[in-house]
Formats: sequence, structure tokens, C-alpha cells
Amino acid sequence: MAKAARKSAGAGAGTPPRRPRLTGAQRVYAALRHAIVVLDIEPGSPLEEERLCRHYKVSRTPLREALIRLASEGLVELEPNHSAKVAALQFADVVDHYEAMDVMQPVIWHFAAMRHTDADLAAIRGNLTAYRAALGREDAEGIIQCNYDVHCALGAACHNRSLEKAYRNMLVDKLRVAQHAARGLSRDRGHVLAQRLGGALRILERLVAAIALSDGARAEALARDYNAHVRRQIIEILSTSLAGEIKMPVPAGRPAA
Amino acid sequence: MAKAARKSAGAGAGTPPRRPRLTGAQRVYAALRHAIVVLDIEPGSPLEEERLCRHYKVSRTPLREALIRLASEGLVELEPNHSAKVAALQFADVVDHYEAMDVMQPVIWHFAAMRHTDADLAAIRGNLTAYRAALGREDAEGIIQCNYDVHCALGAACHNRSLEKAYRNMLVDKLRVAQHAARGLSRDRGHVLAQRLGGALRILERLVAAIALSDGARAEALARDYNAHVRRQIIEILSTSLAGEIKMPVPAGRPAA
DNA sequence: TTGCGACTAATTGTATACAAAGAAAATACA
DNA sequence: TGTATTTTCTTTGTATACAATTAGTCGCAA
Repeated sequence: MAKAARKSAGAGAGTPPRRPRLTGAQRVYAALRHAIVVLDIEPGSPLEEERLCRHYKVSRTPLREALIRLASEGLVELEPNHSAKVAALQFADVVDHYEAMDVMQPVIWHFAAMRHTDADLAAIRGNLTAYRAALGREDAEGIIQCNYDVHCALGAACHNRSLEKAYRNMLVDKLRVAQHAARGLSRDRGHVLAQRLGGALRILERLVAAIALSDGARAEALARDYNAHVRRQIIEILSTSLAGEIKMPVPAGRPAA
Repeated sequence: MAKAARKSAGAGAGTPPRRPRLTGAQRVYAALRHAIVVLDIEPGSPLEEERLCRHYKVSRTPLREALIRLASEGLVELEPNHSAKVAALQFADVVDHYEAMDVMQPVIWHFAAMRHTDADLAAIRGNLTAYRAALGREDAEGIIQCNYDVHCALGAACHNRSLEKAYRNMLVDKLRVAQHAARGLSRDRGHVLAQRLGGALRILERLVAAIALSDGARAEALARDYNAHVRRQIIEILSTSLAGEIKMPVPAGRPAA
């Protein structure tokens, strides 16, 4: 578990020959982030510093640095003089997330279609191939990670730092939502996920075609389809499989958009 | 300068009776953030830890915590084994920012109109009053801060954690852009800003009316007007007054949307 | 003069010690 | 027995010392 020090999980966004010389804080950050995202650590559970220090074999200084960075990503909650806690994902957060995605996804895909470079398109295709393979293997972990990578590549392709940053932040939530959903699926989660997300793959393949043609309007329309599809699948899984695992306060009396 | 420990610069978003018991790291974070945003510290300049420690009278541990948090906000750049640097704002960043705002602002305003509570509306009105007063005083600093507060209140009123988080991140950039622009205006910056942003105030007043009527479509339309207006004003200021101050590499060969 | 290389100084990364705040437990009292 | 208070203990916040890395300087040789 502790070796989850991916160099930079995202797509091949132009980071120069990154030195593999990682600081301890970076290692712990990556390891903790992975552990939280894949739910190796229970949401809501406290993160006592001493305990984590022993586990990751570092002192409190780099450990705290990792916690601070995770806190600003929203993955852990920090309150002065209290133990850090793994941020819990409420059902309302899932609803909010997909609503936000409904806004961002079409824009990102549109811009990606209009502004991509050849390298961007190649990166997207590469990540999509990996995603297809993961679906074929019915590898739940791989499906989720590769889907994330595809979206990172799309974010990079739209060539707007501001939008890309916002999108990447949302993708972290997406990762967590997907992991929560997958978790409710007992043993055959790979199979179920592959079933449920096969349609998503087809949409993504059409997206690549639209991007190659620089057809922004089509990409935008596909984004709406994609998001509606994925949201329905994930919400169904969450509603049926878990029902209680995730805290599910009545979706609140919010007027519909 | 070091007493810039605003309790929570944002709008009256529902934080319960915050204990005034701030940790040193929080103080330094707030002070440094303010200093960077209002350009007391030159963009690009290095932030040696020892020097800042002496200045803020804390040890390196809390200071580094502040730097890490600022780095994840994008206000400073952190590279292992090198001094932290104040992130520089390129002209391309400004362009990206307004493009992203073109996307987010209409959505935020729409949702704010549809979902606000009475308290939200009151908060927005309060912040707008402060903004109007700042314009009347021709107080550049106040204009920028109150404008920020108004937008924070709007973000809170849309009741979607995901969108609000994304919007708030963008507002930090907005702050910086505005400060950069104001900086190029020599002595009478308050007067010039008040002149240029008078139109923005009128749009915001119409927005409040639309929100009170829960008229989402109107709010959305106003957002487009508002953003177009502000972008034009700010870009004009940046183009004429500075021209060279901000690094302005040719707006890059990006295909238009 | 120029280019390379070792040395020195400065700066960051990490570990650890101590102070302070909070939580839990034990005790005293009604 | 229940509650309030004090005490103890755990856990975080901060300071500081040390290790590791980097940048700059000086010297030397081509």
C-alpha cells in the first residue's frame, strides 16, 4: 500500500523530466492520498499523527505537510488542536458533484475539441485505450483510475489553466464517488462496473472522433449524454448497494434548477 | 501589515462563533496571503523562510505550513530544495481567468437566484451596500475587497458545495487580477476604478432584484453582461497602464472558442 | 580569457524536544 | 448515586537542531 508513489497520476501533461528524487513529505502525501481515495482508510476516521508517523516511517514534520496538502484538496478535515479526520462523503456531496459536472464537463469537452494539439489527442487516445483494456479485464481499480486519467487528459487539452484547475479539483471528487460506489459491490465489482460503464466507453469513443474533427458542439452534446449516463449508473449503485453505508440525509429541500 | 489577520475575509457564510484563538500558522497564512494579493510582495520574488520567520516572528514550522497552504491555492510556487516564489500572473492567466468566469459566473448567478435563502439575500445586499460605499469613497482597496465579498456571498447562495468551491478558487484569481490592474493606476486609482466599475454596480443591483424574484434566466443573462463589462474594463487598464509590468507574451496561438 | 571542479556558504528537508490545549479519568462533594 | 472538579494523559502546535541539497565563489589549468 505504501508504495503508491505514482509520479504524477494525471495524463502526460507537460511536466519536464521530473527528478525521481521525492521528498518524504511527497511520498507520504501520495501514499495517504491513495489510501484515502481507494477507501483503505474509513471516511471519518481520525488520523493521529504519531500513528501515521510509525506507519510511514517519517517524522511529524513531513507527515503534517502531507495532511495540510490533503486538507486543501478537501480529502481530510483539519481543525486546530484536534486530530485530522478523513473527510466523509455525504450523499448530498455526490448530488452536488454531478450537478457541477453537468456544468463543467460540456465546457471542458467543447474547448478540448476546439483547442487540442496533436499531442493532446494522442494522450487522450492512449488513456482511452487503457480504459478500454481495464473494462475488458473487469478490473474495478483500473477502470476508475483510467477513467480519471482520460478526464485529466481532456482537462489538459482545453488549454485554459483556470478551467483545468477547477476541473481537476472536481475529478478528485469523482474518484472518491466512484470508489464509494465500487465499494458497495462486493466481489464482482469489476464485472458490474464494466457492465454499467460500457455505455460510457462508447460515448468517450464518439468524443474522440468529435475532438479529432474539432467539432465542439458535438463534444459538448456528448458530455451531457455522458454525464447523465454515468450519474444514473453511479447513483443507482449507491442507492441500492449501500443505502446506509454513505450517510444519506434526505436530499434536502432544494428547489430544482 | 502584519496585523492583517482578518477573521474570515469571505462573506458572512455560516461559520459558527469562530474562536478568535488563531494558531500562529493561521496568522502567518492570512498575513502572507494578504501581502501577496495586494502586491505588497512583488510577484516572482523569492520567499526565504528565515527572513519571513524574522518578519512574522514565528519559527519555520508554522511558516512552512502557511507556505504549503498558499501553494495549494496557487499563490506561491513551491519546488523542493528551492525557495518558495510568489506566483507571477501572466497575461495569459488573465485571459484564461475571464474565460473561466464566463462559464462559471452565469451558472453561479442562476443557481443563486433559484436557491437562495432569505439570509443569503440579506448577506448579498449587505455586501453590495459595502461595495457601493467603497465606490462612493473611491477607495480602491475597499472596492476590490467588497467586490470579492459580494461574489463570495453569491457563491454561498447557490448551495452547491462543489460549484462554490470552484468559484471561490476563481475569486482568488479575480482578486489578484484586480490588484494588478489597480496597481498600474498611480495615485488616483480609487477614482479611476470607481469610474470604470460604476457600470458593474448597476448590473449587480439589477442582479439582486432578479435574485429576489428568483429569476434564474435573468440572473444568468446579467452575469454575461457583468463579466463582459468587467473584463473589458480590466483588460483595458492592464493593456494601457501597464503594458510591460505584467509579463505579456503574445496571447499565444490559441484557436478562438 | 574561458571552462571545469572543488570548496564554502546559504537554504531547505527532517527529526526531535518542549509547550499548550483538549479529552478522559479519577476524586470529592451534594 | 449523580454531578462537578481536579488531575492526568494524550495529542497537537511550535521551536530548534541537524542533515541534505543547492548555489555561488575561488582557484586552476587549458
